[in-house]
Amino acid sequence: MYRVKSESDCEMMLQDQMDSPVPDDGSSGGGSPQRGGGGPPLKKGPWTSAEDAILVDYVKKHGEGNWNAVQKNTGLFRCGKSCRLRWANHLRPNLKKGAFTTDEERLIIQLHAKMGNKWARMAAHLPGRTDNEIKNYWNTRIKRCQRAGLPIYPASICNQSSNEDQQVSGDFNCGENISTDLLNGNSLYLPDFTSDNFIANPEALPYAPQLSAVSISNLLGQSFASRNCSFMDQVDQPGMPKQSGCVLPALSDTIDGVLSSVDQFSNDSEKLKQALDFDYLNEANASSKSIAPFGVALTGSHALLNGNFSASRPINGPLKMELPSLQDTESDPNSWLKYTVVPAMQPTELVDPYLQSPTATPSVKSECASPRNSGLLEELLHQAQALRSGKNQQPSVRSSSSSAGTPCETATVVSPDFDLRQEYWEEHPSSFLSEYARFSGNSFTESTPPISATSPDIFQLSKFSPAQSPSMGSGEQVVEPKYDSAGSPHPENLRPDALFSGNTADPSIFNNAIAMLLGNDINAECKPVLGDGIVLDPSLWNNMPHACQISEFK
DNA sequence: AAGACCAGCAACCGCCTCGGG
DNA sequence: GCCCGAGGCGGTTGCTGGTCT
Repeated sequence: MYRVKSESDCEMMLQDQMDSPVPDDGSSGGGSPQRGGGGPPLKKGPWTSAEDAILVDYVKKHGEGNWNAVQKNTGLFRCGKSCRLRWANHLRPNLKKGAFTTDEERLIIQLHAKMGNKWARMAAHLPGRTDNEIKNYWNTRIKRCQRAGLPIYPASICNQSSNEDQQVSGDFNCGENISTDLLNGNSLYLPDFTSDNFIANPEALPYAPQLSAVSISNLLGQSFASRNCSFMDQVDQPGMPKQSGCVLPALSDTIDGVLSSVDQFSNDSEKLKQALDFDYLNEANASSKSIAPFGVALTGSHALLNGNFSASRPINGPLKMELPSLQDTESDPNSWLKYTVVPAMQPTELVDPYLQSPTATPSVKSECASPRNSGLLEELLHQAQALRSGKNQQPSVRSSSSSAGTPCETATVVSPDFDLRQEYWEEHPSSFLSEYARFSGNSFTESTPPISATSPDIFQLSKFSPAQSPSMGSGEQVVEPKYDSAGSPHPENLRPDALFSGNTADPSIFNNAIAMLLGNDINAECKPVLGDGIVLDPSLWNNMPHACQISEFK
């Protein structure tokens, strides 16, 4: 903010301006100074009270409009645009000053959910408030939410928005309403990793619900800047295998996300077509923002609506996702990640120039890549979809982050008492943010204990014989795992399909293995999916040749 | 106490739309 | 139909004051 030091300074500046044919240009702000028809350069920078008085006087006499005439008629060395802005934002009567009230805040959130960054339209619904004010408020709010790891849109807002969209979709005549599908309240608390996962989860694309262009662009724009979350925040946790700690939760997360999406789309394939044809193409053609592929993918993640979509690192400039060196697959040929991003084209065969290209696919990887495109996951998802289409039961995606032991736990914004905070958050968004920032040290993540303390060592899986499997029948054959000369498990043993070696082909063994691999959460919550009747083809692991050759086990 | 950092906000810039000539 | 100017809009910049270290 340009603040004038004192009234006397103001007067002096104005006097200087009047006296001198070349007034002080304010020295602030860049760009080429506009000139008034060959006259002296126009002044920039803060307005003085004297200038304000001149402008107010002019408007009183001549009314608003014809702003370029202000300079001619008053001697103000300000361009018309500057005058208009000053009048609109500061001088016009009935302007409300001071902080936004709680009601206003809620209204802004609601309006933004409907309109996106249409500040002027939003201002029309907030008497006395200017678009600039709202914009500044929102931008500040975004930052605070991101720091606190909070959803940008409280669930109640989204639900309300959703309902209103259905009832009065033409209310604001913007045609940019967030998809109702995306506004399911219970989906709003997906932890960040869900969206992370979706970034690099082409398989999820077919189930992506429809999301309007504004929703994608605005929300992504906001959310990409989020520094909240990250798998990579944890990979350095002592005792955690670097890559593996990431991969498996992502797998479970992927399942969650897809199941959720399948719920929405299993009965409406036409909707899918519309979503892909309309949303992406519309966005890609009409906008240079080039985020549509993510947008389409992300629409499968309700976390998007929370503004909790986040890359694990801030993304600056064009949307660009780069792996930290830690996950540079070039440096670690055994990394599972190397095989997680086989550049299989997304269903729509759409490639965003910023985000991905067939030749630069690794740069698109989520930092918590899952073995997508490996075949196994694809199959798993496919089967999950089939199963889900027959059941209308949605697993709790929230709890996947609240159970102890999920390696991606710290990525979530959900904590056991989140519901309580949620109430307060919805009622007093600003107070909540400040209070939470104060108590939390700005981040849920930072207060979350290391995973290694609570998570079961899923990589001990290979040390289990099937007989040790809790659900293993007594008559089933025990397959002894292989160990190397040092007594370490042979990498081959780490493959779930190792459990199928020998004559045993009991699918339950494999399912249990998957459940173990996915951790407690998925084991408990996706039991209907993984536990009952799904037979995963173990040969699919062959598509991930080095999947289990994690360096820690060499 | 001083410097660093950050949040808030006013103002600027560039692009777009619209209307008049 | 084209050109041009005015106004509107959204994104960005950069200054100020408060807080933290």
